[in-house]
Amino acid sequence: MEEHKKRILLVEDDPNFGTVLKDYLMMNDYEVTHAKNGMEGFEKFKKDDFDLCILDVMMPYKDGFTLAKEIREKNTDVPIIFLTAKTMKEDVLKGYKVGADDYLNKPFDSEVLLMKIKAIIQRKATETISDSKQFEFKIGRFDLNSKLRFLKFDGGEPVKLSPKENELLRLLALHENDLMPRELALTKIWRDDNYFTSRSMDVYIAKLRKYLKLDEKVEILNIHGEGFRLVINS
Amino acid sequence: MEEHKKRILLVEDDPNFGTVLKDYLMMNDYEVTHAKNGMEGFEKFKKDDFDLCILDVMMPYKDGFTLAKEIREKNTDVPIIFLTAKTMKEDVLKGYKVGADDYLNKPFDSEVLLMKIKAIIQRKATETISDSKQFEFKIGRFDLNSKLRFLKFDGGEPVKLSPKENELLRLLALHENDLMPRELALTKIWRDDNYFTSRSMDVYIAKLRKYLKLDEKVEILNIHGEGFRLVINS
DNA sequence: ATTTTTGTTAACGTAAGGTTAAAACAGAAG
DNA sequence: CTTCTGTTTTAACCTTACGTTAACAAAAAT
Repeated sequence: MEEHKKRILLVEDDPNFGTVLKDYLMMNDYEVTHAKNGMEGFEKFKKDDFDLCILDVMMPYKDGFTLAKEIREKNTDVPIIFLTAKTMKEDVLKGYKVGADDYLNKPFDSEVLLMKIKAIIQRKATETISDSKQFEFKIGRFDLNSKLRFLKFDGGEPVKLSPKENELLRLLALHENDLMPRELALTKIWRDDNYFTSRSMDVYIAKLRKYLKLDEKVEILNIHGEGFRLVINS
Repeated sequence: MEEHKKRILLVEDDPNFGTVLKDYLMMNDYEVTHAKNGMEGFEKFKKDDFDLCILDVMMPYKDGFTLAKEIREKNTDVPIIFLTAKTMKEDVLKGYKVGADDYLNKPFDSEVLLMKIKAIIQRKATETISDSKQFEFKIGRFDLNSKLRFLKFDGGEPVKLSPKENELLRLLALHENDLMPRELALTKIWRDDNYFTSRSMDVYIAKLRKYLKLDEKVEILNIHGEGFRLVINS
């Protein structure tokens, strides 16, 4: 059972603090990429796969939140920890909205940081097994390519899907014949769960049903109050 | 629109602080059960299903960690948040070891607590429940799929069940051939035990009997004043 | 015999979902 | 900066699903 060292992207503009933190993490058996600002952070993020991102909030040019949003567009799963100055409650709240997994007040206790990292990475590890990177699906007579965002019927002309259509259909396909809970789609795709996002999702379900009508064996069933179910009848 | 309000078990011995916190959480649309000490907390935990536990660390008789361990023995999944009196690093680390999802230092900002609760509950919702065994029952010639909420007769067309129908039949099935006490269904499903919920339950028993009529070997018997019994005759 | 509990059906009110269209938004192009 | 285009959200209206309650009948207990 070979394991690779966990990779951490550290984005921190203070060179002293950044270096110290990097060294400390490396001493604790993590592989650390240190970026000095948001721009550089995003570049490095795109180039590599990380198990965790640690972002300073206060940075010139591109702050931690903006960076987090960009990262989230590329990858909805990677855990993010924010580093904020002690008193900034606003930061904390904003961070959670962007989908942070945790935050830490500076200055913080390094042992606590380690524990958090361990806890978060372990948490993700257990989740990730179920929805492993899968981007191509056979749905009855359809082919969904979730990476290129298109849907083909009987190998014919591909139809382009919008980002939301695509994500939603992908989630449904991942749970084929099984319940795909409303909540799951709302938190994973819309990152918020309220009346309007929920209605928005219903609109997308209608759109998907329209696409899928071509194959009468494929349907999206509703389970009242729970979610939806993509079934392929034989 | 939510099927049920999220349920929080709050274990906090300081009556003032506990009550204030409970009220605040209730104002924010959570259902809160407040226990005044570890012992009581564990009793209440066993009686009910909670989406989250908030445990004070410093409590007489049974501290938060001990309680957490007991809770973990019963349930490995339920998220736990600790409240620690000061910035006790020891507590924090110990908390993570027991499987805490987060911790908060008292006094803390209530808005931050709310965000954490939301984030943690959402995170848990993400983890897919794939214990199919617990949700599938064979009842005579019927198959009950309690997760997808349908009932099939002889492998034919599935009939959809409403949430209450489903939960009630599931409870009966769990006690197959045995007494399923009225009170149990009322507290577990209706979460209230009064004249009206009790009549409502009777209505659902009637509905279930109608479904189950297809197999004359299956019946729901009443035990006067006690409850019901799902029997499968051979 | 009378009260209490249960069986059953129907009606009602509310909430959730289906669908379409228009408004709002965002990014690209002019 | 404005216009165009594709995308997403909001609004509106309608249908279906669900749960409670009421009413009355039947059974069981007292």
